[in-house]
Amino acid sequence: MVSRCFARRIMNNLFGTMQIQVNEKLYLKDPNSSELGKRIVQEGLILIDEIGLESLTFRKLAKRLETTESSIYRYFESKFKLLLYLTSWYWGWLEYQLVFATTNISDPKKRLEVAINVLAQDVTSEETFGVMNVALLNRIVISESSKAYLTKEVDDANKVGFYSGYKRVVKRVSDIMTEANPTFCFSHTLTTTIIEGIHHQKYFAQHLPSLTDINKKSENLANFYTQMALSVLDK
Amino acid sequence: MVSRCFARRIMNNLFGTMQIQVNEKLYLKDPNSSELGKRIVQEGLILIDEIGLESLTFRKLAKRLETTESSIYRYFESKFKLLLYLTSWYWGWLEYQLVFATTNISDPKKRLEVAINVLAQDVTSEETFGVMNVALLNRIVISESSKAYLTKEVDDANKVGFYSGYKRVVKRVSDIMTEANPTFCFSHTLTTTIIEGIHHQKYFAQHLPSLTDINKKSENLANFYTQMALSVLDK
DNA sequence: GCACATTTAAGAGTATTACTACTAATAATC
DNA sequence: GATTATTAGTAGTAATACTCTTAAATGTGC
Repeated sequence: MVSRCFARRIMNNLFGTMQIQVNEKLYLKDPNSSELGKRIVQEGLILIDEIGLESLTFRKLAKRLETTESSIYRYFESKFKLLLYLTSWYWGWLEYQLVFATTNISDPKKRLEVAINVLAQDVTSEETFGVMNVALLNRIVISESSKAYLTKEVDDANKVGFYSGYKRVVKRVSDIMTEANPTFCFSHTLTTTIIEGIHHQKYFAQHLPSLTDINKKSENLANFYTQMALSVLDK
Repeated sequence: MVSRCFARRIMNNLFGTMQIQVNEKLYLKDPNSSELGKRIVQEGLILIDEIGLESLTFRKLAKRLETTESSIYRYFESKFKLLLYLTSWYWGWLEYQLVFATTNISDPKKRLEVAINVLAQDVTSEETFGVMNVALLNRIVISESSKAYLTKEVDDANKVGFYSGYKRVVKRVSDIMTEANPTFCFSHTLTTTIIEGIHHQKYFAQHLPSLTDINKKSENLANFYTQMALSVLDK
């Protein structure tokens, strides 16, 4: 536990000097380049968490920021792009978490277990990373991120690379699986099944408990999917 | 193959005299009670498939039906309720498919395999059931159904039973798993992981192929999830 | 066959939302 | 200190979500 806290501190220091990169086409003006931009992202996160993406309007966000709609439109073309910005940032952040957590573990099966633990981790405690409240962001990713690709614009968005962050995370986990069992040829399917599964189970635990066996604390979640992955890879 | 076609014919005849029931609170006026109501559902399906739920408006639907917005509002309170109506109907239909396909199979593992095949089936060929174009409906369920519960209204909707159709399907599959292995205590989690997984993999195969190992014909899909379920249950 | 009640759909509106063009204020550079 | 960019605010328009009222059609009893 001590070593983990130590690692976290080192990471935070490291992170203090670096930034998560997101696709530049996601914004009209870099939200990190101004005070207002940062507040748009910060408060946007809070407002989406409070009222949901459907009810979010730039007018409401503007009111909260004591600015105007048009000022927000200078940064983001639409609330859809804002969502894509937030989720892309999340996948970038998660990739770092994955890399740090899995380096120096030689056994691929152990590495897979650690990776799934990172995917299923509860980002509690008002953990922040720059302007990003990661705990809030994690909640939004669970309930809203699939709307980022379940849209008629998916093919255009894919072409310009809006999903590359998610793809990189999937590739990393998928590569660990292939290392654990080189003959296994469903590593991408298994990885996305686990990632989306984790999101769904956490959501169901909160809102539709009869659809899951996981409790609100999601205690067995990582365990279940680790066991699942290992059994499938063993076959 | 002959016997399967025969079974399908018997089912269709049976279905001809019966109706899929959906929660009455989902509509203001039963769409089955009038010509316009039926056309709203029928063309609503087509329009959602064409332009997506986000772009659907009752005005556009009204234009297509050569009627007015307010007439549509007499049947459905909102497009969200229309989506819930459509998805509820789908789960009702799927439950029948499940029941017919799995009766008279004594081995629970075999029954589970058949059930997963039903869940993963490709509803092609302009298969219709009353006014419902099931092939279209299946496509919409894949890309839009999760929006029916990924909403801030989820708890209210759940209280009045809007998700009971989905829950019944999950319970049926889950019960088969428990029969196959009575000590297994993650049957709901495994079932929803498979159902949502099937939807995601089919969607990814069409739009984000690097996130899946399934091809556009989804040939190995049922196989993969059957193997997965059996390995997890065997542990 | 006609009065009356009910059902059905259309018309006409309001409030909100998404988005844009233009203008004023501020900061940066020469 | 003048000029030029940058930034944010004002004031719109068009589309959307939703409601209230009215007209037409249908059905029912006598």
